[in-house]
Amino acid sequence: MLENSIESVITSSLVEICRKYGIPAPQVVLEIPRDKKHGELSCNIALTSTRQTGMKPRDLAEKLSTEFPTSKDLVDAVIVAGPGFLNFKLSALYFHNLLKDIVKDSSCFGTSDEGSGERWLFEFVSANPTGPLNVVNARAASIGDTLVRIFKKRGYDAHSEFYVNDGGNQIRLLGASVRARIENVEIPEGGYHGEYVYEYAKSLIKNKEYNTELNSSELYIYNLGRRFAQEIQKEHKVTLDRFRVSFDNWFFESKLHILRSDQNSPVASVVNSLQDKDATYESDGALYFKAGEYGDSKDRVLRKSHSVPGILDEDFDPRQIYTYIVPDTAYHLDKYQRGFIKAVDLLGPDHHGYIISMKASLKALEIPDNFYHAILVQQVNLKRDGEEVKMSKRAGVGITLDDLIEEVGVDTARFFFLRRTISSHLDFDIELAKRHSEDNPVYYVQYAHARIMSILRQPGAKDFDKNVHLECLTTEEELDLLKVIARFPWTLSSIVRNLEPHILTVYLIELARSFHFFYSKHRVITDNSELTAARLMLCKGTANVIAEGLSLMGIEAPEVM
RNA sequence: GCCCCCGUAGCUCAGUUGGAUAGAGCAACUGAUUCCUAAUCAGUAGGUCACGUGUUCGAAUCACGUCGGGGGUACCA
Repeated sequence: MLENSIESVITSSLVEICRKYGIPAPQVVLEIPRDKKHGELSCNIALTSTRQTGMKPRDLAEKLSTEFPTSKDLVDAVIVAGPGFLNFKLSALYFHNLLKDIVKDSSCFGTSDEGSGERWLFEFVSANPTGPLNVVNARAASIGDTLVRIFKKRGYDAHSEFYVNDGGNQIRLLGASVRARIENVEIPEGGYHGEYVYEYAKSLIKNKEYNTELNSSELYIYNLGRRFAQEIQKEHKVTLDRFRVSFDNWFFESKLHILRSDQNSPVASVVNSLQDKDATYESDGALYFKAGEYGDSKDRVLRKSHSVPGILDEDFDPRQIYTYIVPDTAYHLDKYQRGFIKAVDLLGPDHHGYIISMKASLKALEIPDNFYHAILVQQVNLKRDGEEVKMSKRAGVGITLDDLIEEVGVDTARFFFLRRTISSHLDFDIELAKRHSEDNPVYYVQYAHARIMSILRQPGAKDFDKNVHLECLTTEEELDLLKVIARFPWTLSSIVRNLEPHILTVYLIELARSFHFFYSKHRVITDNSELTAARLMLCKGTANVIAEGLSLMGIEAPEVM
């Protein structure tokens, strides 16, 4: 079953009627009323279009409602309410058919082709390979991975990518930090103090992989950094696999500096293109990009006036010549040339100045404005029983993603990271998350699933899917549960529209609540075999939606708890 | 200075491109288990949606301003 959403069916009927009254189609939008007394769907078109029609909202609503085609398997009734809302009451048959479909094939429920195969690229985490992944990376990983899964389900050709900054000054500093550890001298300013650097240094000595002859050579130090960075990057992949996040592609920055057949590197050709478009000028020995003309607050340096003194030259590492703007622009140009129509970047909270610069350079290269979409993933305040835990990768004190997985587990961590809107600062209390208690919503949702599985294991639970009379489901609790289930596709669609996966956690908690409530009021397995069959199907449908929803977040749905 | 995010119940937060009587969880208090998992459920209580002005049929939501909290403002990436 490919869901041809009820909303689109209702909307198109409504649009047709509205056309008679001169109301343009895009204005017809359905929403789910907060209060269930107002039906399952509602439309405020009569209120919003008073100007175009010159009619009183109430009068227009009456006309629309009488002209709307009702049917037994879709919309039972259209009711005019309040100042002029159109409330749609969906038929029992609609819900029954829906439930049967869900039980037959759970993975299809919520699947849609609304994305029309659009190619979207989600870039996230993209942590520098200079230290272990931290909690902000973990938050971005949870969000990005979940978005990709949901976008795929909604018919987008969605891809995930990790951008690896495998060069530049930071890599040199990483090498210098390793050397400092081995030589037991002071770690350079801006270097890396973490324990992992020390561990790596020790392993080099142990395996006799450190050359004391060459150790003062800048080239040697740089390569030391590169080698270590490669190790760290592999560790990132291992950690992310543990976190159930896999990337379709790992894009290495170094690739952008390699000469192509036209004897230009992607980086160099970005500079050339900008120069061709007269978007640059020289000043004080540096090459500037006229970012100010493209929306940035000021012009930006593209090519530095000098490389880091006495250290590296362009042949050795081109990143000593160009600022980050050049390779990053080349990278996004590459995304565009690969045929993506949208590049979504999940960035850390310290990157917001960067967004305007990036938009400016892409604009100068005549890439459409809406191609690049940056989302700032706000910071994570890690706590332990209410006390702040400070994070600092470079200082080497702090909690890594590996620590977090170890302590609270993947399911809990992912759920917590997905609970809040992306733009809000997130408090993550490790001790709270560890508690297997009512504080912890992951267990609440998972428990609902396990409970259903337990019911389905009962001896009386066999053959529930034959000759089902879903009309037996008549109590308020049963009908409410059914309606919550039916909202799943709408929930996913809303996540796609808003790029906000937390909506799914809110939904699943509500679904679990509806189930627990139903469960506490009614027995599923009773003497009445028809009723039992209908309730078993309702349970199975609920379990399927919970499992599918959790799986979209990379979280397991346990059979037993 | 400029830019971004946030401000909703004691705490942590939802609030569906502006909609109908602003909602959950935790904490507090009261109650529910002879019966499919009590990791559950029910009830009570808790609000000047930071503040002000504006926009309109209608504002927690939009605009402007003020206050408060956090972050950012590199020839680092």
